[in-house]
Amino acid sequence: MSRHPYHRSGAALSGDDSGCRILHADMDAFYASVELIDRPALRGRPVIVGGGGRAVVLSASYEARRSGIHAAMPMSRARRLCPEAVVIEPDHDRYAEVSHGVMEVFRSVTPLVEPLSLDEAFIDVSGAVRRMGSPSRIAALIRDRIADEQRITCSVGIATTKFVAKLASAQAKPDGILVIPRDETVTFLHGLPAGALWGVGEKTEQALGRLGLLTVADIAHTPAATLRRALGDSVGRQLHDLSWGRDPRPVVPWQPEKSIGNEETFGTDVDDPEVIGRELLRLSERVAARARAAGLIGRTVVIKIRFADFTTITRSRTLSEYTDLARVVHATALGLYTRQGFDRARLRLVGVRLEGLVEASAGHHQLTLDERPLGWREAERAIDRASARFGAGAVRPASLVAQPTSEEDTTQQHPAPRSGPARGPLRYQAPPSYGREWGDHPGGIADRLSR
DNA sequence: TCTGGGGTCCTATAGCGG
DNA sequence: TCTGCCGCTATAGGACCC
Repeated sequence: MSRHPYHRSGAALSGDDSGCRILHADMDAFYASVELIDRPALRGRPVIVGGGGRAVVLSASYEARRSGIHAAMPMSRARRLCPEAVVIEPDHDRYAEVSHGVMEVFRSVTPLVEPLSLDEAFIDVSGAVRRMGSPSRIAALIRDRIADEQRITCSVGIATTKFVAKLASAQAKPDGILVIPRDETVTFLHGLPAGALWGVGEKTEQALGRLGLLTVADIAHTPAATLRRALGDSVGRQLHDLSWGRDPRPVVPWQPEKSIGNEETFGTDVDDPEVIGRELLRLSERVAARARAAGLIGRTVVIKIRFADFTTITRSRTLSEYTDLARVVHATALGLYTRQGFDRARLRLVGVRLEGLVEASAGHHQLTLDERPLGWREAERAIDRASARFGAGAVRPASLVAQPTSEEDTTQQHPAPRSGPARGPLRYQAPPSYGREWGDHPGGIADRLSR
């Protein structure tokens, strides 16, 4: 595959990377590229990765992008724009697997790797240049190894700060390297539109436009106080700093998770409180299982409701005790939902999130008066072990077990159950194929797997 | 044209205790 | 006792990022 070292910008051609210790590496059209590894016959054709129904485009090959398709575009529109495109359902496990290989390449250079998502990371090469050569040389090495080992291409930006390195990798795409030398940073930045700045999305760009600020240079030459008044203290200050290339943020290899959430858009809008209650239960199950898997407990439960007209609200409650139990998360979520009295409003989406996370080992959990020593905690941990052995969903609350009929399949990937109470006590039960022994009774799964 | 799902951070507001 | 101020916490919403 072709390489375009130092392409495009005049600044890059000088290639003076001394002092440029931050790399930003970004896989090119990551999901689509991974799909092409296993389907080489599709190379050169427009490929879109995304789901059906109300899904959006997750990734598009560069051939598809030429038709105007981009990530986050509704799939329905993408199909219209490019009817000949090959549409592929996303396979997140596969992307995670390739991502792991990519991150390993980065970490073979230095432990100072800060992943931003599955397909991109900042790399601080300060400690690696004596051993491995200049930042440009390290970047070339990384790109070669990823191409050889993972069979995908990536672009790398090299600069003195994270923010500029990220802009550089975007400019280098696809399959390129771009160095922004220290003394050319401001010139590079000032040639960009305001929307290129980190933190400038649609709304902020509009606000800047109303002030007549269309480029990064415009922002740089506006007094910081004016920006702070117009955009708020934090955003105003940040944009002014970034416009002059000031970005002191270090590369941080690990940061604690602050919240865990799951949400789901219904295939068609739903107004049945029973269906919504069951969905809240399913989401609570997933959230709590993820918290337990991560060894985290949380104290604030947030529900998110999106109405048919797309207006979105959140409601939250902070508990007196930390929890990682689906039973507690669900009861709280359901309480928040029913308290609103939505009266059969048509909902497009519901979500559940657990915030205020701390390490479970930190000892924040206290037994409440009605909590048995071998109770729900052990039952849910046993379910985790069953899921690990027999697959996710091997054991589920009884109200989620029954098979749906097609017309009741209201969600995109996860069928809503046919019947069963959405509220009341949670009873865990295995699907019929697992037999009676997998129930939640003494001697059943909770008991046996906790031994 | 009809808008996913996972997050983080910031701001405003309100209540509370000192 | 009342009022104002301050800091803290909880809550809700919004913007943004990938």
